[in-house]
Amino acid sequence: MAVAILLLKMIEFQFYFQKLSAEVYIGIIGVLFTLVGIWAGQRIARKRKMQQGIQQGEFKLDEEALLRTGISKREIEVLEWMARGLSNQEIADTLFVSLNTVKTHTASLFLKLDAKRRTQAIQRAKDLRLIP
Amino acid sequence: MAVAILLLKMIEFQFYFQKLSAEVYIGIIGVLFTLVGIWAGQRIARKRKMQQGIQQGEFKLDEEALLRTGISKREIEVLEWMARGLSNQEIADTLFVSLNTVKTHTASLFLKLDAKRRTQAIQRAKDLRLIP
DNA sequence: AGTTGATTCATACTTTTGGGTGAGGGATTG
DNA sequence: CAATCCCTCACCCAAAAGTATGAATCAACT
Repeated sequence: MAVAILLLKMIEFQFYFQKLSAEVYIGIIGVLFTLVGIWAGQRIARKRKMQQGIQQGEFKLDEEALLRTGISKREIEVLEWMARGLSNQEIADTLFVSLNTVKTHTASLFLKLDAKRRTQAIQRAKDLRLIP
Repeated sequence: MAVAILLLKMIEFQFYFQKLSAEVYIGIIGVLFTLVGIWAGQRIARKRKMQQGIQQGEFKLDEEALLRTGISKREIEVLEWMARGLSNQEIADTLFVSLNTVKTHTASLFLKLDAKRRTQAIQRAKDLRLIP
């Protein structure tokens, strides 16, 4: 901006001493400031895009879908491990519960996600943005 | 742009008949064209982003990973249906082969993807960009 | 012509997963 | 305090998935 003003003064100088017409002078100013504006506009847009980019990269759980399906916290935990490829027994070990407990959770999940298999449940959950 | 020039003419009119100083006139022009520039710059940025967005959304198979793992075309097919949540029997029906054939393909996939379960295989395949 | 790899299928067996049901304890809420 | 929901666990049975091995066919490459 400072550079622009400086240039403006120089042009103004020429305006008085070299008798450039007012129209040319105005035109130069217009072009100059338009360019400055374009530059500023792109900077603003880029900054906005960066902020959006971070949000896109991160996963945000869809709370609305959670309530709609009625899936509990524990069930989401099981779902997450399931999606990572763990077996029921492995999930049971990581969550410190019995295999039967994990089975009940998965059965409940299949019901709430309208899935017949764990692979299907994972697919549905991703569509509903319950897991990344 | 046309509107801007029109405004300019109006201001020019006032310049001559209301004796505004040249500095104020120049300032108004500068601000006006800066705003026009910002508007144009953001439009350009938005258009660029849209084009990028389309490319991001599309899936591109990682050929290199395919060769590295040595997974065949048929196996990829099985993998894709598997990831969509189909059972082995359902995959067999859609590909018009027997259940046993699908089992051999899946077994081969687990070996090549270093997975113990289908859920794990799907996860690995997504990481390797073999499936979307 | 022989080798190799992909695809297909089979049989037999084990493990995992899923379905159904019941039930006890804990937290919350009307 | 009764009702409800969540979490926990158990048992049984059926279905699906996974493991191991062998084998036939076919296309491509040497």
